[in-house]
Amino acid sequence: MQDSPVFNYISNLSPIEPVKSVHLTHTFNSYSFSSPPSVFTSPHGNCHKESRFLKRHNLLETSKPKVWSEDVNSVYSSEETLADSTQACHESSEQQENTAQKISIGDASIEPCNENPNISIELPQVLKCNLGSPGYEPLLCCDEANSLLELPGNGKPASDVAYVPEGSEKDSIEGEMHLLGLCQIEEAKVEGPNCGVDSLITEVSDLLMLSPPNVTEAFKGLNKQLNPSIELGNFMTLIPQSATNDGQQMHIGNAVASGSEHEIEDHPSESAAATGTGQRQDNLANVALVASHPSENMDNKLVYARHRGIRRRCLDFEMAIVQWKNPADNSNTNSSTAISDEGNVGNEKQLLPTKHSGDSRRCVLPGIGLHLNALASLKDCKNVKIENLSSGRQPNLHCSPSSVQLSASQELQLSLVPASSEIDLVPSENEVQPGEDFQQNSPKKKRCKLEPAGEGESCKRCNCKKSKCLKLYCECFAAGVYCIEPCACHDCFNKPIHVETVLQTRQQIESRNPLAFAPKVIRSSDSVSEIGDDPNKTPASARHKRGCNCKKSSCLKKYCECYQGGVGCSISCRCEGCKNTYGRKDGSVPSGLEAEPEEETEACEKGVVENASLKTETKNTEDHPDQSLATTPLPLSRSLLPLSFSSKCKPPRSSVITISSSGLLVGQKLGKSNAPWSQSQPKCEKPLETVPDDDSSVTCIKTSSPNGKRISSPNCKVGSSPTRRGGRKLILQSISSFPSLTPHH
DNA sequence: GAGTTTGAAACT
DNA sequence: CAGTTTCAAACTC
Repeated sequence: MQDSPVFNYISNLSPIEPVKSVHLTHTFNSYSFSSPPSVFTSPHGNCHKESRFLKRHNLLETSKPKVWSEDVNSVYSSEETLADSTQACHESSEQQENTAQKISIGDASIEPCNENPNISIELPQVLKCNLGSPGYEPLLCCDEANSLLELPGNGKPASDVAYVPEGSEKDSIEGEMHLLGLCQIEEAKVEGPNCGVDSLITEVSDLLMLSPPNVTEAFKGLNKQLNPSIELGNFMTLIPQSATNDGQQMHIGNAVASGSEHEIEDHPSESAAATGTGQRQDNLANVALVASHPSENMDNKLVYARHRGIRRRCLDFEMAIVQWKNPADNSNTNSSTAISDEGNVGNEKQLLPTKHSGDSRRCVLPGIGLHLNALASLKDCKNVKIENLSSGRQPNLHCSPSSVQLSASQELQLSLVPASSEIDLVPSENEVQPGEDFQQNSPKKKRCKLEPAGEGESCKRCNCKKSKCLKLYCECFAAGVYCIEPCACHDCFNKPIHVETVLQTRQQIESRNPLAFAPKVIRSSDSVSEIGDDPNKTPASARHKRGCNCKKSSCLKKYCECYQGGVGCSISCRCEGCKNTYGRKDGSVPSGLEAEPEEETEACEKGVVENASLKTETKNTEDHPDQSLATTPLPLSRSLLPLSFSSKCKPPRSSVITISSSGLLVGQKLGKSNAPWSQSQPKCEKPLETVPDDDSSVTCIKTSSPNGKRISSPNCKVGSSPTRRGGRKLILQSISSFPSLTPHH
């Protein structure tokens, strides 16, 4: 190859590139996590991760299908292509469009041939790391988190910016699209304008790089002045243009190409217009915004930037609510009012793209980062109003609350959700806005019991008195989320302002028990395969990570973590007098399964998250639950925390998720298992694995334990949850298979 | 809402 | 690793 003219040409290219590479590297490094699981290292993991992202996109899209114009097709197609390529990893319900462009995931070398080959390699890894661990790695994350927090109004740290010199042929040269996804979640303390509440901001940045469809074109571009350098503020990703300069650019998320960033931010309206040009709602949505640059001709250029640039923030529930309350305003105004924006996140507002993007953002950004609590809230809200939603007005660009705040893992799950479901998610105007509920909730309210149905649980907040919310006693902390206003905790340190403390503590706990933040209930991917489409089946492998130790509750109360998680007890349990309705330790299935709470079945928020994370992680976990640990600490929690969300991302593993269209995709706290009984959450959990389409189907979900015991899920109750009703069952395979440690190539 | 029960988490 | 203590959720009244 060295002898080839092309190579020479590239080699002769300006030295500029190293800089770029440096930036990129730097950026990625920032994302790197202190102790990524071995899994993360594997290239396969990338694939999975990417797939996740893709799905996220899908989710977003689904959530906001209408926003996108057809113009975006190229981009969209690109992603789809990616999705396709990644499909090995997971199945997506997405439609696949014809795409001229070829996208390779995972292999990408971000930089052109000239550049350090290492980069290409590194990026994928980075992705892995980042993506891999939704949870946060305190150490690694800290920096970013801090930086993020500190971000000026621009919110784009120079360090983060990936700079690509103009005319860098390399980019153009790349014939493949490289998709890199970085997810970072940060928390920021934000006060909602209305709420004045600390909000958790989760930032997920994904970096996607797309290269021109084919090298040939790229070369053309080389001769020409290829794309101008693209600067991505924090997040920017460069995308080489096609041979023609006029290629259209697509901006996804925050990414700005060719300095368009400012334009977008500064002129949201423009971007909005651009988006208005027509974009497909398809998979890209997720992030956000895919906006064609209005000013530019849209041809080949694709700019896919999602890096830090795209910040997704998990706003506190309240924040979300605020937006919810004013969805119309937002939509109408076209303001990109991301939740954060509205939330008065001064710094981050900037990040918000144009309306278009803004819209997407709204949907996307909020969705991306999810504060577990927020999720819970959202869940609750959603759950509460889910029905309403279904009846509700059409999906606007506005993100439904659910869409709004999603953790990465959640996103993944969301992505799974069919577009149709989106509609459901969209709150109706008439609907009671969940936000209201939350807002109404006084911080003091420990728990949202707004909804008797059990959705109140989704609102769970901690009530810690002595632990300072820095121990696993604290549900918030255990879930990897910051405490928020609704919490009734005292002397709480589990707040963004104490991020360092939180991270340190977390790290400490993890050092003691790597699985401490891992989901307590593990469902193996295998189970998925077992289940297949049969809603009645639940993964046999589903079980509590460590097993319970109940003495007096007979595993029939939520004291029992197994029961709480909606799973049967297993041999690993040391319980006495086990009568777990989901499955007894001895493997017998209690006849009383029916007793299960009604609401369980509904949503699966929790379950979703968990599942997602688990799924990604777990394949191994089934057989080797402990292993999963290494790979996946808390997906959700991490995502929630400022930390690098990827750190805990579990290595992608094959996983299948079933989601009800009702869509409560939003997962709640990971830490908590999917308890069927838990109204809001529990519903989710089960749904994930087995989401009954109809009540009847739901009625009995059986899970076989590893031991072969069959467990009927609490869901058995029919019709208990409204959410279920409309629920459509989706089985998604987020990840084809557990990534091998060996390099993907 | 206060008090009790429970079992996980933390500690020794 | 076992026993004890601490803790906060779950539960009861």
